[in-house]
Amino acid sequence: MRMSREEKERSRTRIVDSAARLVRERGVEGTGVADVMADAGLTHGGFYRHFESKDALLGTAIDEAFAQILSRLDRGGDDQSPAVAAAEFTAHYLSDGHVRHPGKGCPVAAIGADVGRASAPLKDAFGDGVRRILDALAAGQAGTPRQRRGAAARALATMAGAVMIARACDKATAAEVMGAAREALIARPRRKQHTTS
Amino acid sequence: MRMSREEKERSRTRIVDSAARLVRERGVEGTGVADVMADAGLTHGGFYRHFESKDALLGTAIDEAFAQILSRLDRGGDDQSPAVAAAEFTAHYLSDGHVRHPGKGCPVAAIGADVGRASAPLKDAFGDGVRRILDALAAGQAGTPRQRRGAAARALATMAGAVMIARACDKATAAEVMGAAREALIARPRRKQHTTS
DNA sequence: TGTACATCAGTGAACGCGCGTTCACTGATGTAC
DNA sequence: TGTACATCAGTGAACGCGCGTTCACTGATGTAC
Repeated sequence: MRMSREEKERSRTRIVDSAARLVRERGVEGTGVADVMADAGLTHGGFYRHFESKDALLGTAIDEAFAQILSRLDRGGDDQSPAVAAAEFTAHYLSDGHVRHPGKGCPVAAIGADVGRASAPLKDAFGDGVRRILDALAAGQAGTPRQRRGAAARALATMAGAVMIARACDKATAAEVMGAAREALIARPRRKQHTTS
Repeated sequence: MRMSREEKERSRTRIVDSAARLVRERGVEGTGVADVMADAGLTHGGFYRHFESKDALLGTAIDEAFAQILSRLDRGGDDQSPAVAAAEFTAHYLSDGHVRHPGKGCPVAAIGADVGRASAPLKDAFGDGVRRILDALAAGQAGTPRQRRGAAARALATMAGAVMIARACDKATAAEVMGAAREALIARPRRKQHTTS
């Protein structure tokens, strides 16, 4: 039953992808090794050929989850300006789809509270991801470097808090909080015809 | 070994207080029935004389946790204006002490992500608490009712997100995010002598 | 008010169950010659 | 290039362990008369 090196690499990729989704859907403690392996189409016994422990897997899964959402922001390098990339990232972050599908969304909103109580390696992976988001978001802000960093940090805190609250509350409260976050962070498109009173 | 009715009531209070602290420190899944009972000075076997299930306890614990932090905001009714109460609440929320002591702090930052994946009763208790915070915070804002609600929702999202991120990251990133939230939400005290350039 | 009995708060052992991890095994892959 | 052997990815059973929950029991409290 030994698989080739490429096939092992593909297995590992599937395991990490499954873990990156499941940890955002079910949390750090709610994600089991057997669940991840089954989701990847494997049995749990082979897990330790790929990772030293559940914690090591989750660290890699957090890296992967941040990489997934950062791919939206880092596209700004070539064909988009950083400001447009940041605006599109913000609009997507505050969309109802993001609230409804944590498994494809931002780890900060999905597992931020979990990581606050987790092991040091998970916090390190999480902190790295947060810093990368702040860097990319800051590049899309206006003002001095200090103002950009501040605006980016404020935006991430507001977005992650709003999405987290929206997922934990009834629909009406969720809509209220998401709407307030959108008003604060999304520049309203100008109306075609507008007469100042 | 039967206890009097008053003593049972005291036991229940201790159980709820322990649960309200532990759930904020360890999360929904990390808080065990036996842990809570031991923390309350009891053995785990007697738990079901007080609550039907772990979930029922956690619902009550969430209510209690919100009541604890709302006592800071509701004091505004008699001797404080709502605006002062909201400002003091905000300053405390964004303090380093709050980041360091989740067990005495806001459930939104501590277990918001957990509740997003929890049972309907826990979401109901959480949603009630969020709504009560928004009501009290809105009373301290300026503007039309709609503007007040918006400012309150934006403030809660930013505060909860910032504290959650600060707990999950390294000190430098934590300080950056907390500082940005303070700048956004805390009116700076005027300097004694200030000459406009 | 006193007495006899029912109730029940709390104890500590036990129950299934699911979890992270280990292990013997299989057989295809990789490698040394 | 071909062959013999070592390696090891994946399987499925098993391991401790901790969890939520149940249970028989104790003895003080509550209650009916």
